[in-house]
Amino acid sequence: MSSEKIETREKILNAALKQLEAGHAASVRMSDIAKQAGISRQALYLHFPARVELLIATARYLDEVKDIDARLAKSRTAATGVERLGAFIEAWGNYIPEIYGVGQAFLAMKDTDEAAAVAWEDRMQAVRHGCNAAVKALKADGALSRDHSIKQATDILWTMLSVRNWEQLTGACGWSQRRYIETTKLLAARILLNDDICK
Amino acid sequence: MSSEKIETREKILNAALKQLEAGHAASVRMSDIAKQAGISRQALYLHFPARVELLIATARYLDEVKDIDARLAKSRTAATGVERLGAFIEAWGNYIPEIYGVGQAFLAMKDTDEAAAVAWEDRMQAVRHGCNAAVKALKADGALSRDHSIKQATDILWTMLSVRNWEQLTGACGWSQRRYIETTKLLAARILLNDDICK
DNA sequence: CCTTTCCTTGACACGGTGTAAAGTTGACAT
DNA sequence: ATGTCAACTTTACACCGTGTCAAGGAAAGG
Repeated sequence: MSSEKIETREKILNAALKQLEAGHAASVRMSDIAKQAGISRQALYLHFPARVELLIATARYLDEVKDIDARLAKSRTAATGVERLGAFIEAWGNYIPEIYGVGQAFLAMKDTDEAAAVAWEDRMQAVRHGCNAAVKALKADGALSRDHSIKQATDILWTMLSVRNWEQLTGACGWSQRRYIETTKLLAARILLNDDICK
Repeated sequence: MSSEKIETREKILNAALKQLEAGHAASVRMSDIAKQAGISRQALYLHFPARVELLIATARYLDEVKDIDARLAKSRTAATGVERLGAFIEAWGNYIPEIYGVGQAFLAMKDTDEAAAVAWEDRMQAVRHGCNAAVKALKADGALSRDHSIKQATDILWTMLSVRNWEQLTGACGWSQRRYIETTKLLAARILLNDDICK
């Protein structure tokens, strides 16, 4: 039956995960994954039409295994806004190293492969929405005093969460390059020059 | 004489710049650059031993053309620390989009190519030193009140400057992955929870 | 005119992705 | 036990990118 097929599929996904975690993620080859899974390279193409599809499936598989959704849910159900924010930062902070390898691979392909670019943008959407939700929760507690502080705090949280690893995972953030740079410069100046970020 | 050779070399470097700026930087091919320069693909190898060396040379050429050093010097010679900080942020903020394409290419190669990894790390060193210098200048003006605020401000400035574009340019930041994540989480929490970042 | 330098064309090795064809293995039904 | 079907194997190959090699052409300078 198809149960064996599914078993092999999971064997492949686990092999891909192990190879991606082993480092040099962007350069993991189909033959590496096949060897890790103990099957022939051609068999990979019986389960996935192309390398990029295998990687996308691997990312989804990782989400399931690590139960990212459940962890993020905590950041929506905690009692106070401050607790919710803490849970949110914790969840994403732990997510980042787990998904790092897969993200590296997407990043390397996004210029040349449409599917990789789409997968990347999907994840970007998720973190943007997560950021907005966390800041709204904080606002509900009165921890931020004014509306335009909410906007600034969103920008800061977004910036913080999109540095290095997460950014390498997801890449283009939906903003234009110019807008991102201007915002970043403005925030750095405001924080260091003691502007009204702090209520 | 060798003047023609130098001319051709610059023709190649300008062609590489144009192709890198045109987008999809990581996937720019040798044949693309050759076509842009109006010469044969093989001729590129008469001037540069390999693709990665051509890209490294292109990055250096860009530094010269845009006179990055001079712009950064302003951030060291301005009258007050606050002015120096502003000049510093301005210089780096403008540098980022200029060097973006080349950085994308380095990022794509850093896993598989030793030379690309080294070039990347070199630029990382430069921005780290720049950050430290800017914050020292700010401290000299008394704009930051306590020593451990200096440390925090360094972290923030560093974080701000290393988001998205610059980070894609330079990648691994010398810190361990774990350290970077912990710092980022801590900073996000402190800023949003109104800790003592503001003096 | 001959030499040297720079560049050209054409061919090819190598390594990666993805495809195609034919053979093997094992489970399961009759 | 035999036939059948599905999953997987092996071998081969097309395609594309980097990098190398060999032979030849064009122009400058003695």
